[in-house]
Amino acid sequence: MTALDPALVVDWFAAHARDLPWRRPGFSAWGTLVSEFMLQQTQVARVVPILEDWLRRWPTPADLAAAPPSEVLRAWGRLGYPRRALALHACATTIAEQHGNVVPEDVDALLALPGIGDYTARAIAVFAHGHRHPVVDTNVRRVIARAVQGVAQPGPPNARRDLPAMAALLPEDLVAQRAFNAGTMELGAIVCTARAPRCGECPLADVCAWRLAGHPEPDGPPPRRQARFEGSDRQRRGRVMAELRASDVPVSEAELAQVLPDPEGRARILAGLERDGLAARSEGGWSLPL
DNA sequence: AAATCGGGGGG
DNA sequence: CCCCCAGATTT
Repeated sequence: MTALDPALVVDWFAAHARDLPWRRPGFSAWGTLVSEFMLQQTQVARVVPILEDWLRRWPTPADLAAAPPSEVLRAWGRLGYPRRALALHACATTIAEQHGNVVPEDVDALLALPGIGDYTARAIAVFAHGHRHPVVDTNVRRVIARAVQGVAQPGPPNARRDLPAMAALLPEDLVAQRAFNAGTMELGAIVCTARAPRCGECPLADVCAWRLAGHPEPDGPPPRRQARFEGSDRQRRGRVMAELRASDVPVSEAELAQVLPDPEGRARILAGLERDGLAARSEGGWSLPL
């Protein structure tokens, strides 16, 4: 494994970074936190418009904390995984009440907040506050797997290995490490993509261990195939949530039956949503939680 | 370690 | 059609 000159990534990023809201000068730490919640498993292009509406409406944690969950879930719209919206709301409440309405800077303090894990905590510490930490998302894991380890795909996510691997590459300089973190992510997002990497446009092409080895195929057992979405409980949950978001009054069991005809499946889905705090029984039917 | 959790983009 | 996506949490 060669060292991999961080300047290759930093210089490429300076020239090719996409113009995204969270890269605007003066973008708030709160805005960065909100963007990171929305970006957990949802693509950039879908996040941007919702994020801008969201920050206009709730410019600080206390503003969001004061809103009812029903409105938070409506504003979340179709971003997916609506439990993230509830976690973000809870996160805002904790920041408003326990951190003086200021987004914490320490990774440990961030990790203690709901909905924030290894990636998000470090992303906020680095991008919102300029601290030095390895930021490892799926893009970074893929770039390291290829450029450094010489394999087509990273192994399963494991912070015990992934964080030190990125830390070993991270420049000491505070400005450079931030650009290296962001640049490595960006490289994985738009050049070193999972499906069809654009090695011809890659600043690491000449030093990439995977390319130099002749792009060997993935080894080991193939990953378990993702379950079908069509006909899944996830699709059913999504349909119920869409109905609840669209109605100002409780949605009757009969109305829900038009979306989920099977009584047994309907009961299972509603019980799950209720347990997750995403739906509430009310007089005459089901509603978003107030 | 594996399952669960939405919904859509793009090869 | 199928894989992938700026992951976190629970089992």
